[in-house]
Order: sequence, then C-alpha cells, then structure tokens
Amino acid sequence: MSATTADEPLQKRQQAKLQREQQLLLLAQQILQQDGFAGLTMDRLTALSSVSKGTIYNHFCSKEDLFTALSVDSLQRQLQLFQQALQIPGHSREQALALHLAYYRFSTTEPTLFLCLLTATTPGVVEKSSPERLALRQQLEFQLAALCQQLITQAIALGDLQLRAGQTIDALAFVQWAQAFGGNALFKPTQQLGLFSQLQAQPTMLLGVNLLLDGLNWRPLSSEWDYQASWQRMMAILATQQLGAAGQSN
Amino acid sequence: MSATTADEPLQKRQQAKLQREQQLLLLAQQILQQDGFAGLTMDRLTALSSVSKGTIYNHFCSKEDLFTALSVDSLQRQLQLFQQALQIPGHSREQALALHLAYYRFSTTEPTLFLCLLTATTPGVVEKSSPERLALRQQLEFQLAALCQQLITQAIALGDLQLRAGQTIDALAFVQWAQAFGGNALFKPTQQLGLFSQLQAQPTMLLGVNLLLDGLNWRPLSSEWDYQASWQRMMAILATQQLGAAGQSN
DNA sequence: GCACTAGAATGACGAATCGTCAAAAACTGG
DNA sequence: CCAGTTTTTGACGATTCGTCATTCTAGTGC
Repeated sequence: MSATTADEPLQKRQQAKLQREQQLLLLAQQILQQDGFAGLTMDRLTALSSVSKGTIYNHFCSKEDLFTALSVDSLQRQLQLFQQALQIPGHSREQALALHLAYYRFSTTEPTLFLCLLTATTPGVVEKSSPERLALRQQLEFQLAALCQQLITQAIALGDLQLRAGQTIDALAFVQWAQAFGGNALFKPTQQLGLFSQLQAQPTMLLGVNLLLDGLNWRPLSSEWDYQASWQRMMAILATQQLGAAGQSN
Repeated sequence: MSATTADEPLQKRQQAKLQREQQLLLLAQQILQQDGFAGLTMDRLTALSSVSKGTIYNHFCSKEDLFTALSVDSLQRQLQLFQQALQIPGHSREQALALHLAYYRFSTTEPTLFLCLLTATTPGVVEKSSPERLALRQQLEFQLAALCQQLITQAIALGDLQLRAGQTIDALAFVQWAQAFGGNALFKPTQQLGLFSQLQAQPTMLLGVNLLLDGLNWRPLSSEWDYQASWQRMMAILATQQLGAAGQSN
C-alpha cells in the first residue's frame, strides 16, 4: 500500500462521515427546538434525515450517545465563545468576567445546546454513552478548564491576584466553573417556576461573579471599578461580532 | 352522610395510598442504587413490588413522573437536613455555612437522591411529569428558598451583613444556591473524569462559600475566624445525630 | 348473612420506541 | 468489467411503556 494515495480516499470518507454527523446533530437540535425533548425519537430523526436508521446507529451507539454527542458540540461552541471573549481587551479581572459573560451568552443564545449539556450530565445518559465520546467530552472540558487556569495564572503573574492559604489555581477555576454552571442551569427553571421571579438574569450573574472575585481580592475590586459598565461594553462588542469564526454558512 | 364517620375511611385510604407511594419510591431508589439509572424500568419496579403495573400508573402518570416524585423526596430530605443544620448554634455566617454543609452532606450521603434531583431538572423529564407534582416540587423549593432568605434577613438585622447597591435578599439567596448546586453537581463527575482530580471536596466547597461570603463582607470574615474549624465542628455534630427525625425504622 | 355498588387492582394486550442484521448497494483497486 | 471491501438499508425482533376491560374488594342496605 502506497502511503500517499491509499489513505487519501480514506480521509475523504472520514471527512464526509464527520460532516454528516454534524448534519445529523444539527437536525437533532432542530427537532429538540421544535418538538421538545420528548419529541426527539430515533425514528423521527431517521425520517427527517436523508439516511437510514442503521446509518445513524453507525454514528451513535444509542440515543443517549446522541445526547452526549450534542453535549460535545455544546462544549465546542462554548470553547469558541470563550476564545472570542478572551480577545476583548481589558485587565485580568475583566477577562475573568468576560468568561462568565461568555458562559451566560452561551446559555441564552443556545438554550437547546445548554440543555443538552445538562441532560448529558445525567447518569442515565452517561451509562449508555460510548466511552470514546465520553472521553472526547472530557478532553474538551480539559481545554475549557485550561483556559480558566491560564487566566488565573496570568492574573497572579500580573499581581492582580494573590493566592492565600488553601487556595490553588485548580480550586479557583473549579469554584468559578461551579458558579457559572449553577447560576445558568438554575436560572431559567427557578424563574419560570416563580421561585425567584423578581430576579433579572444579567445583574444577578454579575453580582455572583463580583462577590466571588471580591472575595478573592482580585484587583481592581468591584468597589474600585464599574464592572456593570465592563459587562455592557463587552456584551456590546460580542453582540456586534457575527457569532464565531467557525460559523456555518447557514 | 354523617361527617365524622364518612370521611374516616377515606382518610385511611389516602394514608395507605401515600404510604404505598413512599414504599414504591424507596424501592425505586434501591433499584437505582443496585442497577443504575438504566436498570430502572417500570416492569422491573412492578416485579419487585407487591402491586401491579396498573396500580403503579395509578400513582405516577409516567416513568418521568416517578423521577419527579423522587426529586420531591429529595427536596424533603434536603429540607430536613437544612432544618437540622440550623439547630446548630453559631453566629449568622456560621449558620450560612451550616446550610452549605447540609447541602454537601446531602449530596454525599444520598448520592442517588441527588442524582434524581439532577435528572428531574432535565427537560425530557419535566415535559412528561404531571403538573401537580411539578407544583409540589416548586412548593418545596419555595420553602428551601425561604429558609435561606430568612437567614440572610437575620444576618442583616444583627448587623453582620449589609446590603450594598444592586444586592437584594433574593439575589443573594440565589447566588448561594447556584454555588451550592453547581459545586455539588459538578464535583463528582469532573473529579471522576479527572478534570480536577487533585481537588478535595470539602475544602473546595468551604473555599467557595468563604469567597462568596467574604465578597459580601459578611462578618466575621474568613480572615477573622477559623471557618475550617467551624466546618469540622458542625460536621462532627451532624454526624453524631442520627440522621433526621423522620427516619424510617429501617 | 346476602345482594349491590363504587372504586381500586390486575395483568394481558396494543403501541411506541429502540437497536440489529442479513441482504443490497456503492465504492475500491486491478 | 470483476472480485473484494465497505457502507447503507429498512424490515424485523426485542424491549419498554402505558392502557383498559375485567376482576376483586370493601363498604352499605336489607
């Protein structure tokens, strides 16, 4: 087998396969949006797609695996938004805020994907997903975590932040991740259910971040800087930019 | 119909029905623990219970409704633990910490119930649950939120905490709820997946709370008080008390 | 005790959905 | 065009969900 010519068609195959997988995932998202999560069945997905059921099961080992694949897409989108947010100039704490803003934006502009992420965290889904895809998700989560940790490291190097006893970069990244995830995951349902019906999403998210970062003594403190202005400025910048470099032509 | 005798049998019926519902929920938990979430089917639940499928569907309108019922149980347990934690003496910020501790304890001592709560947040489950049970859950969440808000109100009255611009009691309760939920929901999976494998759960949770409450300037600050000692003291107290007043004789 | 009735329980059954696999089709290099 | 390989197909079997006509039970009047 000549190395150059033999695997070229293979790569084409692989590429075509990946592309079709993306189309299937897109279609699944559309079904979820239109008919809700209860409306997504493999038969329906088959009917609306251009391929047969067997082929779909050639991509996803189970319906749950499909959800995990959607969650991978979700994390990729999140990564895009994170990187985009880090392009915005500002001091280190503003950049941390930018990440939270990106997370919030993600959960609002792509509610379906965010809910897929939530669903894919569920044990019933994890148990029936393929190990390969779960590993893929883990890898993306690593990348996201790395971005956060990098940001924190820079802040320390710049002198905007100092680690106190019991604080590690890992722990700080985790705590902020938890805050962002929890806030965004709880907001819609609780507000919808009337639990905290008075709350406005954006100010509340901003408050959470400010409390956390003030607690860390991450300079400049919220008393020394108008982070609401920062939030609005960054939001405006992101809203202008046409969402993401890897945008489908659609 | 004489009022006294006519509804006595009715009440007995109702009570027996509620009791059986609890037994079914307990059995469902056992199945979840033993065989995982994928191992819980209505047929299996029927087989292991003493009643027939029709009767089970007389309690729960769908499998998803069963999960929502489990999440209601979950919140009831959480409420118990919260009330128990509030019995522990301490200043206002220690009591706030006690609530976080109770949440953490809940997620570790009852992992299955906690995962049911997570699962029941999922749109696929919400969509197929009965409105009545969803309303019941909302009611319990109200009670939990009320506890938090009450605690914050007291802290303000005592002068340990002052609201700054943009802060409301609702918002503070929500932010802490988000922190607790996010932290506990993410810890197991992320650690298991090796994302933050170095982190120890309890110190990390404590760190998160301290950052948040320091950011709020809730006195005494973590620099003025040894909250690790508080955490351990309260943990010891709770561990001694035999978990909850409403304990089944089992 | 016995007939009667309202309401609950039963479990066999139909329906919906999942996932598989032998056969067909498409593609490969020669 | 052919033999070999890979991919696709969709009918089919298997599993699980949810229902409903029937049976049973507990209370009531006689």
